[in-house]
Amino acid sequence: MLRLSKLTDYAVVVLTRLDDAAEGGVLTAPALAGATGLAEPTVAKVLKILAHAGLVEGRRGALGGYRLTRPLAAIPLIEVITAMDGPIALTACVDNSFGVCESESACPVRGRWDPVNEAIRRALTGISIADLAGPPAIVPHPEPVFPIFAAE
Amino acid sequence: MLRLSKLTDYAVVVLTRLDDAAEGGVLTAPALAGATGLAEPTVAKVLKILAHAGLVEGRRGALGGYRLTRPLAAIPLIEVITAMDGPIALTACVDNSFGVCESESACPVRGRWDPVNEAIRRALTGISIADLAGPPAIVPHPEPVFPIFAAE
DNA sequence: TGCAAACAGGACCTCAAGGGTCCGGATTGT
DNA sequence: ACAATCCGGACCCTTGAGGTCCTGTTTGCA
Repeated sequence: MLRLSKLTDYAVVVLTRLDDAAEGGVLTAPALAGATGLAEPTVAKVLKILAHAGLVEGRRGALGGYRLTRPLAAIPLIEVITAMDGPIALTACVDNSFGVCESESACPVRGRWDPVNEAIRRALTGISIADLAGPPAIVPHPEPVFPIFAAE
Repeated sequence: MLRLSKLTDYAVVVLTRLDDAAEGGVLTAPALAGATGLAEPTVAKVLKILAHAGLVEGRRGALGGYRLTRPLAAIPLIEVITAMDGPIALTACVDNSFGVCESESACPVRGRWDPVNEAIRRALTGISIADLAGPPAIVPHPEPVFPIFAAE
């Protein structure tokens, strides 16, 4: 269904909440769980992944918590998706680090998905988390408009 | 991983093969299976779905088979993806026909994914199957690849 | 007319990966 | 010393993709 994981969805929610309340300060995982309505262990998991990707910073100890390392506007959506779901790769054939494909000799689209991935990657790079959580304005389309063939 | 299903990948391969060999004629599912190297039941399944979507036409009987209803250049990639994987929807919250969301009141990105879906949809509409299978760039057999890293 | 080839439409089973939880360890302020 | 908090895993469990197979129905040919 060309969907991304729920964790990614949660990540956006958590990041947004983190931006709302943390003016230079920190928020604990339990506090974020309460603010978002998500389960505490799940929020903790999301935060750990985000911290590993460098999008948030964790501080341990009694007065610990998490804070954003950058403003939301400086975080492109693709970074969150990559952090949570791994790199964009529509098919298994796209990565170069693989050598086995039974249909390799007969496959006419070998390596052909790359431009597609690139197109999606580009579209996702132009959208920041701030755009998703932002003011009730229309999110702009930084993407060059393609000739529409058949909308659905 | 923001991936689409293997069936979609197979569909592109099958459509391409169908275009190669069928000059107004038809190809049987077993023949396509042989030409693509895929398993026969799988190819049959793909063809049935494509036929249901109107991308190919099946003819029954002794001299039956499948043929394209349109040239590959007239089939945008998104149509194949939609046929195989269902409509583009990054998260469950995007469709309007939804009523249950525990975090609804606290969710700051409610309905915010739509522009993202739209951006991807637009990027995918501009690419046709012919672009994927296209003749120009010869699909290279680049560097022999070794599974050094058990990719993630 | 009977048989074989091929599509049509399901039902069914298997299995990997996401989704979620929990635990022990390390760190830091009071 | 103690409590709060992050850190890094291990662990189970459900879901849905992936794949196979079976039973019609249609069509051409001997």
